[in-house]
Amino acid sequence: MPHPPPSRSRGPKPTKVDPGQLLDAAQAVFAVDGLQAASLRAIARRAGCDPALIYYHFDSKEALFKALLARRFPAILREVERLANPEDQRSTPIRLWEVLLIYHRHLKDDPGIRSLIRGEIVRGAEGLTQLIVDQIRPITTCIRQVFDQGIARGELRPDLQPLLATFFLVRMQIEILDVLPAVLPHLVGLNPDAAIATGMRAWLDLFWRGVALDQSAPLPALPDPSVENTNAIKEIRP
Amino acid sequence: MPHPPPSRSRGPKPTKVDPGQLLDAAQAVFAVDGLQAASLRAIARRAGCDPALIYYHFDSKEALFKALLARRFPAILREVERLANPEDQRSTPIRLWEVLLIYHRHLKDDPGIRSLIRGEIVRGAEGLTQLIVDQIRPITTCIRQVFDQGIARGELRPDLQPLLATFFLVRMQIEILDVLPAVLPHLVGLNPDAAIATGMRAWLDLFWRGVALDQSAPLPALPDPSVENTNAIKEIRP
DNA sequence: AATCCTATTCAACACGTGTTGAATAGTGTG
DNA sequence: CACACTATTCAACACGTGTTGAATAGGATT
Repeated sequence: MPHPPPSRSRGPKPTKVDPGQLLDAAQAVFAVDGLQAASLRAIARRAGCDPALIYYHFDSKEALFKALLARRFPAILREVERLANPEDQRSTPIRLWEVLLIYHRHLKDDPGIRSLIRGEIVRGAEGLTQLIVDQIRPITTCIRQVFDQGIARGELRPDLQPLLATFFLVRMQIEILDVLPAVLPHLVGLNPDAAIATGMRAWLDLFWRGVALDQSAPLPALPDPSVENTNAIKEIRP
Repeated sequence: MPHPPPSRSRGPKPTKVDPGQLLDAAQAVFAVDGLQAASLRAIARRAGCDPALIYYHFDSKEALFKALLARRFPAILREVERLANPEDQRSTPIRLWEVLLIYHRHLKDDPGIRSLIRGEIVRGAEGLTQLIVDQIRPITTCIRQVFDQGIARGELRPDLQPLLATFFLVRMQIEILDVLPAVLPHLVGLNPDAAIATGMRAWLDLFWRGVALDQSAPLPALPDPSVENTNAIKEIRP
């Protein structure tokens, strides 16, 4: 159906939908539908403009998506870089918990980016994958350094494979963000946020026992993950 | 483009594409493209028939997919049920390894089903999700029993949460099947199969240290995952 | 006032999709 | 042979998609 007349089309405003707002709308729609299923018309509808306007600001749907990634990943990288500073003297479990918190903060409210990262990596759509790899690799490299430092400090098993350890830690965190809030509430009486918090704690507990050199050393007290809610998309379905 | 004439359309054969062959073709196409992106025309092309024939055997695309699930999951359940038999006296790590092997055998060559399980669960498409949950829950329940038995036998930490332990074990195995063969070959000199085998071993090693009561007990020798190749789809792209 | 430029919309194209109704080939049965 | 029945194809519909070219509104500049 074309625009119902109540909507005030043909806006009398001089300039009212900048690329930033388009990216916001795109992020919200990609988040729900994924890259392939999300339509430019849906994005435009959400931004309150015509689909053709997207082509004024971006070259294509793919370019729009790339711009989205380029806007999001550097913030994550910056935090992880600070964390990987070798002069950071906090204990390794605390730093690993910090990794989980960073992922939680930045990806919790954006299942679209999570599924896209994943889907495109698995499927191997050439251009996109290369871009994603370019954005992700520096991040995982930093995390890997935390493992290296933990081994050097004698807190982690020396036979640990930092590459795989990074993979296990991060991938399961994404799984926790993705699947636990959808599944756990059906099985036990938890709301989605509590499911994530419980899952994160249980996961680091198990992971830590797996990687620690001194396995009798218990996990220190961990701060609460559910407070900090930056980057949240307010409403998912409009 | 419509059928090029070289293809022998209008076959003189009496009955030559049964529902089973359609399911085979559907599985292969879903495996590459996923539920949403896979087209009935692609499935029909692979099966060597007209798209309309699909509607003679199945009510809709969704019904075709449901039939696919119904054909695949019971086989997994049967194996896992046998594994969860409380009279199985093998050690718990061996049985957990067996869980990984079962998933490896049945899901290794079918990224479509993995991504579908995952995607539909996360997205919450009502009908499909319910069906998937109905098929999956009995499987995870059996695995959970293995954990319960391990705790009762004093091989696992008594404070273990079997539900989350099951989630961690299985989800990471799916991640290993999905992501490692796509990523690891780029980082280290491994072929995809070796990446999976290495990842599985490293994962159980870490997981076992996390869940075991006696953490000094090492992992026993594990059989090789890469030999047994049932249910393999021979060629992915035709 | 005339011109230029940027932001925006409109209408359309070419295509791929799931789906359907009518038609047809081929076999088994009366 | 004629009939019924099953398996199969053909052609089409209605729709949603990414994309584009022409047109236009509105302010800034000359």
